[in-house]
Amino acid sequence: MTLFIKNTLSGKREEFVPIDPDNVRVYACGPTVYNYAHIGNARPAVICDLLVSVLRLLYPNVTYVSNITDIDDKIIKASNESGVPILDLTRKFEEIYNKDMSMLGVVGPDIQPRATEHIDEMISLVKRLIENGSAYEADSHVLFHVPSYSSYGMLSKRDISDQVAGSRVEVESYKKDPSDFVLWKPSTKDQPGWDSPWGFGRPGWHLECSVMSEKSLKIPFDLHAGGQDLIFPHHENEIAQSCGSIKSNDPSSFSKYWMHNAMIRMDDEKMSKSIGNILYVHDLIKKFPGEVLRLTLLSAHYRQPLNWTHETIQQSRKTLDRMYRVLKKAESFKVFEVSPPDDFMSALCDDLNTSKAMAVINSLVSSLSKAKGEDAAQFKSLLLSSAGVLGILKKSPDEWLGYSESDAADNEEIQRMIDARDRARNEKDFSLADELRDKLDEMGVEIEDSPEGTKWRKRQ
RNA sequence: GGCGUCGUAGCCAAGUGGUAAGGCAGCGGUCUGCAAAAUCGCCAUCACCAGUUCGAGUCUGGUCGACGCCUCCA
Repeated sequence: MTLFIKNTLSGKREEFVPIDPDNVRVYACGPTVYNYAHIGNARPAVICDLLVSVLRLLYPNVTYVSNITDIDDKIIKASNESGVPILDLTRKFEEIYNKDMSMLGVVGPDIQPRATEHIDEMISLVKRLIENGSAYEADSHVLFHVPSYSSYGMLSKRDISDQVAGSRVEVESYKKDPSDFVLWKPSTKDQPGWDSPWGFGRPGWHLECSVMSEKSLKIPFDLHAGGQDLIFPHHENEIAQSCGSIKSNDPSSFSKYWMHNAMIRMDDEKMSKSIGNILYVHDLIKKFPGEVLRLTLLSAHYRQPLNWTHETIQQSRKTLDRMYRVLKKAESFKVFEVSPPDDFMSALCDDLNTSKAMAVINSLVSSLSKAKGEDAAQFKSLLLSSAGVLGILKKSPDEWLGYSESDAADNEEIQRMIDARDRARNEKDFSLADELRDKLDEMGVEIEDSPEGTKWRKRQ
């Protein structure tokens, strides 16, 4: 099956043709670790995770790299404000990030390089750029000279000349061109820094991704992913640096394809500190199962803005509840190894059309619900293998539905009430039975009468 | 001001020229003592206008509206 993706570089939907089919290489910009990851940070991680799992079904080898940016002015600021040493701070949030993402079912990259462990490589990249005339030293800074790279603006589709004119950025006097950007900047004694040919200093933004992608994947690699807000200037500058270092004016000599996910909105508002509507994965995960959050993130196409509301989360929860209920019913059927159905895969291969893929899953769920015997085993297997690609339905139905809640003291009480209700029903004392059901309902216990007896679960 | 994206039912959301997927909610039926669950059925002409075409949600132009980037940002 052929994968098609919308390539930001061309602006078109393109067939994905790997540079080396024996090793597909993907890079995604990882987090700057100075705080908890918010739900917006999780979107690219989940999308990329899905992309990689699709690629793995199509190609024998996939190398997925996503970095940790652990040197940055925001980190310095956070460290100063909290009094926590930089290394402690960055390691702490790196660990939390990885844990939070794994709660969302993210498998994670094969390689997760840290910026601070690639300073030597950064310095040598800067050296190369100076030597070949792409960069220059000025006022203790090293700057990339944008006019030296003629394809600048190709990714973001902007013309720098009219960008700068309307821009509100103050142009530093030492810049040869207003659009030149920093590769290396000086650090004071109390700022983190490294010795370099240009003095004690630290790397500018952008540099780490160029260096770490080249080191771990070699350039050109196949695909670079990230949020839409990174297109400019971050990714544009990465291209300029990396292509500049080999004096190529073809942006695809860095990465052949570029994928960008749209932003998440909070109740139709931009997520921002000033509005105070930032939702951290760390907190969300306490309120909602990871699969609910993951499914919500996958409920809209990755290039569409996703409006994060209580309602959309509840919908995902209901969807999963139904799926697990059907799986519970089909518990006795053996699952065997199957590939996901073609219509499911072709949906995902169509630029990760998760909505369409979910439609296939829904139809498998309803087929399973109605099926008997061998058919049921077949549908169940197809359902679980498809859901596996999306990273959902990984729990046992009992665990999900809460049938096996082991809050012993509570359970005994609930069971006693259910038994009493059953007795009342047998004696046709329906008003007592209903009264008991209402009481249970108030306690957050949902009951279902079935031929096998009365089942109950705690409402989530 | 420049560049880009988007506007599909009450809500979420697919649809890259051939006659509107899927889900949630709602309504009606079956099942149930009643519920719940399950199951069956019903529920849109695609912001607006003008074009291209045998045919347009899908292409072109315009209008209105929403949003993103241009400055740290997934």
